[in-house]
Amino acid sequence: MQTAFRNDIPAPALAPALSPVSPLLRPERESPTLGTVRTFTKDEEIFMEGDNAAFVYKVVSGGVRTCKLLNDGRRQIAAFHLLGDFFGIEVGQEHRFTAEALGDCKVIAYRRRGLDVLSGGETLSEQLMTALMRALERAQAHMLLLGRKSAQEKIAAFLLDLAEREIDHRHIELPMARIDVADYLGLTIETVSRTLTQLERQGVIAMPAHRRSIMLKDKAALQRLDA
Amino acid sequence: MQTAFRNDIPAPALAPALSPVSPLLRPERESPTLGTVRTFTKDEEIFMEGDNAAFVYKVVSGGVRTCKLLNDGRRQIAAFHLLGDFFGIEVGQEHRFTAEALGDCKVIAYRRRGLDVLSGGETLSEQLMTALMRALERAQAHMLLLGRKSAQEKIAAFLLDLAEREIDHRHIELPMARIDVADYLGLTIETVSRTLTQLERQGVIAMPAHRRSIMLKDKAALQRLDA
DNA sequence: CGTATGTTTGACGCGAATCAATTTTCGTGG
DNA sequence: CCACGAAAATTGATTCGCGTCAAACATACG
Repeated sequence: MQTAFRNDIPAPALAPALSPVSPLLRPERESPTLGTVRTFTKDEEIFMEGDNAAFVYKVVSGGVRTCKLLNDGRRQIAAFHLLGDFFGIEVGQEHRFTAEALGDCKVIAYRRRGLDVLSGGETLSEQLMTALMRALERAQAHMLLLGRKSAQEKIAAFLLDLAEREIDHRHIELPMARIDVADYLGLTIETVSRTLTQLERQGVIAMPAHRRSIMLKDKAALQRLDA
Repeated sequence: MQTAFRNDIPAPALAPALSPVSPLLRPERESPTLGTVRTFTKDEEIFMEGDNAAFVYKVVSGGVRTCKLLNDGRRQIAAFHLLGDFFGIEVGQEHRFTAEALGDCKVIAYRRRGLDVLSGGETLSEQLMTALMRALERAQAHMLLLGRKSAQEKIAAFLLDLAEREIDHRHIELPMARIDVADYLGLTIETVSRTLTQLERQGVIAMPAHRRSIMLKDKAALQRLDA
């Protein structure tokens, strides 16, 4: 299905000096060429999760995989990038996933600039660009959840994520029904319900009678579950 | 985890008339206000997959779910959007997923302009914006695959997707190993291998001895499998 | 109240994972 | 070119997590 960042357009033309380039991602100006070609061999790492995201990449030959890992080694590949595809675009300072060569391959690395402009953009289009990248980060994290996590791990991650958005980080008011939780986590309502009562019996969470709010009694336990 | 398009920034300030707004997504200029508030009740549809993507939305109160459906009703929610989150950003003319209210809620609708500028942008930043949105679309489709499809359906979708990228749309040269396919589709190598030989026995595909290339003998059968 | 809707609980079955073994492919050096 | 060992892919037997089916229970609402 997905080989993201698909893009058949040839290497970008040099923008006229005063063209309205978005401040978010600007080509290197000092360099007469817009990017540097780099070569990799099979399974070689192009960048790792946590690396400084100084470059944006485009595949020239061969293929690349971008993936996320759980601490026990389970892996979810978010996308394959083939000829012409971009990868490594980030909202923040660092890469949120690892990129490795599928086989021998060549990529162009474009230097990024003005990254910090991203936080707190004021125009609608800047906000949208930021929202878009955040959404993509979240989508990648969610793919890891959907593809590689157990029911317990999914629920734990979900609760921790929701709690982050509450004023009191230990108390959740669920704004959605069980069926929505199930369809979000790739489970059934029965499994969602069973897993919640299981966590309740273990004393990790507590739920009042109407079951629409959840108290996180043992956040550390949830974090342990969230592989 | 994921409640995509997270954005705590207040409503965007009106950009100065000549600020370098990206041509991709531009606020309505004719209107003195930047958006229109709309109210929805529980399960009410905000927009549907296929609708014209004339607006971009932001949650003001309550919550929204964006989801994709398979023809038999299986559903995958890509994200929940709560206070301050944007949703409905699209690369093309139409929405790629459905948005519905989780409960009573209010959203601001920002009118979009200059959408067609998207195709064939020439500067690097325009290409990146396009790549970013394409990647998000693909990530959403992949979430549906990971969360709701069977092994056969996953493999079928994967083969059809790869075939699209080949010169001959009926012949695939796999650039990656089985383990990569497995980690992309949320399966094990054993299941990938078994499913491929199963499809081969059914006469849907054919593989030579070295098993690195695949001929699609019955594309229609694959499309039927790809729910 | 009574009906509809949402949630929980239980019994059972199936699809995919796990465990294990074999076969094939491929890289390396004789 | 062939022999060897390592890595990749396939195949089989078995297990198990989660889905399915079904029913009871709770909550919301007219």
